[in-house]
Amino acid sequence: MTVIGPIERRALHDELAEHLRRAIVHGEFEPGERISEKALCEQFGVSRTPVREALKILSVEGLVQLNPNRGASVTALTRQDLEEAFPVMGALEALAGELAARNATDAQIARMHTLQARMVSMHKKGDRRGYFRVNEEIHQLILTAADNAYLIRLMRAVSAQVRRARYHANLSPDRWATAVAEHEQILKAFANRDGARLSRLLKDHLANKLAALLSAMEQHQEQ
Amino acid sequence: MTVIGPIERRALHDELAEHLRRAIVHGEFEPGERISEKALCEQFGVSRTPVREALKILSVEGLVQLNPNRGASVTALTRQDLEEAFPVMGALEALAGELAARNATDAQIARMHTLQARMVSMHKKGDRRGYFRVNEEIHQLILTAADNAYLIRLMRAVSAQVRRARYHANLSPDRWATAVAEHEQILKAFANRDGARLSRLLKDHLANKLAALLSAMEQHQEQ
DNA sequence: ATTATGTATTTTGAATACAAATGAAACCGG
DNA sequence: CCGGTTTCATTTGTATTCAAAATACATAAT
Repeated sequence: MTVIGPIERRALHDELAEHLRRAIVHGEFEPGERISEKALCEQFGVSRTPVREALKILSVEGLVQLNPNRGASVTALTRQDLEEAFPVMGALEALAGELAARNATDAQIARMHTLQARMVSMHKKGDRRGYFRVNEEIHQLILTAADNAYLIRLMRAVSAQVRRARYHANLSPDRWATAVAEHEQILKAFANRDGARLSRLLKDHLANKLAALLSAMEQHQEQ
Repeated sequence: MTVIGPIERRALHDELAEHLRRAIVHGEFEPGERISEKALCEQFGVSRTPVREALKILSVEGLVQLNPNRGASVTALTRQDLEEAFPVMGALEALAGELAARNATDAQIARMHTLQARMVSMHKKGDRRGYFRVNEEIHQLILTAADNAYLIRLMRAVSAQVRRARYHANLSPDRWATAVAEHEQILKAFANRDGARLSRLLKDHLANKLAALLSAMEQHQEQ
């Protein structure tokens, strides 16, 4: 049972931002789609002020684009955007790995073993959604283990873009198997606290993910 | 005479955010200082709506902290904050260097030579402010040469934190000389398009800067 | 028929107004 | 004097209103 704490009263604009963020990441808005303030107001049943504030937040995070006097639109996910975002994410994950190898607790390493096992089982079952969830948990764990609040804050915005891309392109069975294998290596480096190797693996993992995504997008376009 | 182009009309909240950002980076607000919306309104002669939107922006960028129902305050600059932010900046600069070495145009390399010469002259003259300006131009040039819009966008927020720290702690003559020497190496690696080396140099350069800053802060505290 | 121009409608931008929460001072019983 | 409660002023949060800009539409001219 959890200890009693102060009940949290979040600001409206904050909740709105979260809802929208989630919706965009989950592909409930098409990339490039216009966002009407009025529509959001009606959908959420609030006035325009908090909606506008939420849009400003998402704009800084890079999920929406604000055109003066012309409203907001969901940022596009062009090939170039991905090619630019992934190396950045890769550099940050590499740093996270380096720090995590240094700072992780034994409990965190143990948890990583658990997650890896669950990931393999999800792959065996062919449960894509479950796999994604575990995958995110693993990357989250590495970030937590890195124990750098600033890095965590920054990565949240960046990873939103990356997760968004994943929702828009299904990974091939081939790539899926490779990814699981890569994660096996990542786990080992993490358990051995081999920062340099973990760092390299994470960077490469992300680079491979980008390549897979791009080819998936390519195919999707040709349909 | 310049060609006629579209006259740019920026949004009010955007200009406000820029003013505030600059003010915070330049130390015109004490870290931790409360920011009253009303005060800003009066100072800028605008209503609260755009001010609030600007504060939301700066909050995402990490320059101000928003406490629900309790207003905004300039984020503190604790030792821990710096120790967390600098490695992140280091990783991003390293990436920028890697990309810049690959993508820089000859013109950009030429410009780097010019800037380096100017930096040395500023150092000789003992012009701190001028040195800072050139220094920022150099790092900006590397970023531009990297030619990654996503990285540029992200670094703007991060570098604001770092620049802010510099305004709060004067660097020692010793460190200054070392920094200029480091930049000499950076220039060489850049000119030779040696990405791996440039990457390492930039990361180390930032790590050294952090160390210098921390010791400067230490001394300042003891005064 | 097509382009240009003027008008209406819609949408965004900013200011004001109102409601809720916070913090501090006054008050009161012990 | 002290702890607690109760105003009350101040500040933030949200809604509403007013103004400006952009889009859509209709009309007119070539």
